[in-house]
Amino acid sequence: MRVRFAPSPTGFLHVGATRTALFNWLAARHSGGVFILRSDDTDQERGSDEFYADILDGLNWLGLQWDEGIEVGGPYEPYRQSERLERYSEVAARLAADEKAYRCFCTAAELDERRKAAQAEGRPPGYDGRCRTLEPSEVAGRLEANEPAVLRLAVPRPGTTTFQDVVREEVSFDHEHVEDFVLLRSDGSPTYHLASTVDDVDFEITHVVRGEDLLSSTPKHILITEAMGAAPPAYAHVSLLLGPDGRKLSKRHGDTALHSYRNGGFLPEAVLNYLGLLGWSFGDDESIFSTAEMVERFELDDIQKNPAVFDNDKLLWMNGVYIRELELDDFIARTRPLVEADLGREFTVEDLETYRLVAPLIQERMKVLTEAPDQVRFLFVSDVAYDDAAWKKVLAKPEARVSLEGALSRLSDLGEWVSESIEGALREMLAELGLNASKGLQPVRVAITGSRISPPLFESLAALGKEESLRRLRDVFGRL
RNA sequence: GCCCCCAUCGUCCAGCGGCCUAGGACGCCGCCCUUUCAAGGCGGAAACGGGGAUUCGAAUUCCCCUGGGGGCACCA
Repeated sequence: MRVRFAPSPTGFLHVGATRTALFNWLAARHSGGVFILRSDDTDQERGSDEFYADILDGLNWLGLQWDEGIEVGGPYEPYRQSERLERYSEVAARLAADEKAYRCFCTAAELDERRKAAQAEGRPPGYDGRCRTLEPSEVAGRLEANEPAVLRLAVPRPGTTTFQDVVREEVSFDHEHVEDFVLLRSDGSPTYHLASTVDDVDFEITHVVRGEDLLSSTPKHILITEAMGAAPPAYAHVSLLLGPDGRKLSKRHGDTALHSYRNGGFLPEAVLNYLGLLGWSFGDDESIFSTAEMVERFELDDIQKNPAVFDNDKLLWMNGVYIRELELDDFIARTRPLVEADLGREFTVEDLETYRLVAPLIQERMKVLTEAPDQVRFLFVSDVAYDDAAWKKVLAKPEARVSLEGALSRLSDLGEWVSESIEGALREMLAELGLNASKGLQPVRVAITGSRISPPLFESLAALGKEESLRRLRDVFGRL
């Protein structure tokens, strides 16, 4: 099995395209085949190096290693269409010579007008084929006179193209609805249909796994392949990813670029797992599974036919699951840079010790890694930012003074500053003052962390250290 | 307008003629745990779009309707 992912560097790597890449990769790995990465960069206008790099970065981040293709090379290089232009011209010339393609001199304006007229009359809007019957001598003459011309495929008429799609089974198109489409533009450059198809033939692709948006272009690709005298590959058209509104997922739905998930604190394993669940399932009612397990079970023909809505909440949940599964050291290694960036400084040895104490606590309560700074900031800054609402709802209450005073006296006398002893001291305080845990402890939490929401209190105090904890309690008490 | 594809809880999947009074996951609701927030545990509400046909029997097969999606470029 030889499959390919052939993005066009005209935009950032999109999650929908990423899922297509994943399915290609899975199919290759499952079958022991070859996964090829090709760059469909015939569009000089919109393509850019930035997009190209973004695509490579994204695939690398996810670990979707390709065996052959751009950057890594291979027996069929080059794998960038912009470097294969001669080959497309060669194929086009050959098709023209074999009379499987012909020159068309119709101008864009003429075509547009006829298309509109056809549509208005309810006829298929495609090219009407009028240049197909031009005399060879006339064609030669107009070419000689440098009249602009495109090359079109002479689609067999009447006719039908039928193929067995791996996910959709039999699909059929009457050629009445397949126009004599353009192979070569008037400047001699190849269209997507030509370039992509020639590459699939040349690279000996066995299975074309791509988005459903290309389903209706497939007869064109099969026709080109046959005109080249080659056998078409198997096609597997994967349904599209939809936004919450049920429309094709696009920029308008917000973060659709893969890199925004990476930057947003998502783990590659979680993204892979989630994407794998969109249109495919592990079976056994399991929704959490490793990439290796996916490879073991993946089959192209198990892919779901209907489009899937991308559910951010479920991805978020899943990412939380993966975060909790991280080894502590790994978790620290991934979140430390985020915290340091937030603080605007690197961790000191003491900072790292402090962070090691709270890391396991925050690890349990995060959905994305980028939440880390907010959760631990109070430990590393000297001027805590007090949340207005928290101050009003907790510290402004009469019992706050009582509880802070009690905590202050109990904690000042504490010898060993660890969470167990701190808890013991504060519980004694609660009993003595007759306060319940909520009333008695929340003021301490707010005084220490600045917020009503924080990691567990006793551990937080332990991590903060005795001196600084007492300083904050005293400071807040003084301000009441 | 024309062509193609699709159709199970709000969402993602399971189901491939009887095991279905339709199962799991996210989300939602309730309870428990609990110093907050999470996490975790337990429970709950929630779907086979409609109509025909085949069959002893249809979520599962066929047809029509409806609905949704995609495509109709000298873009990819």
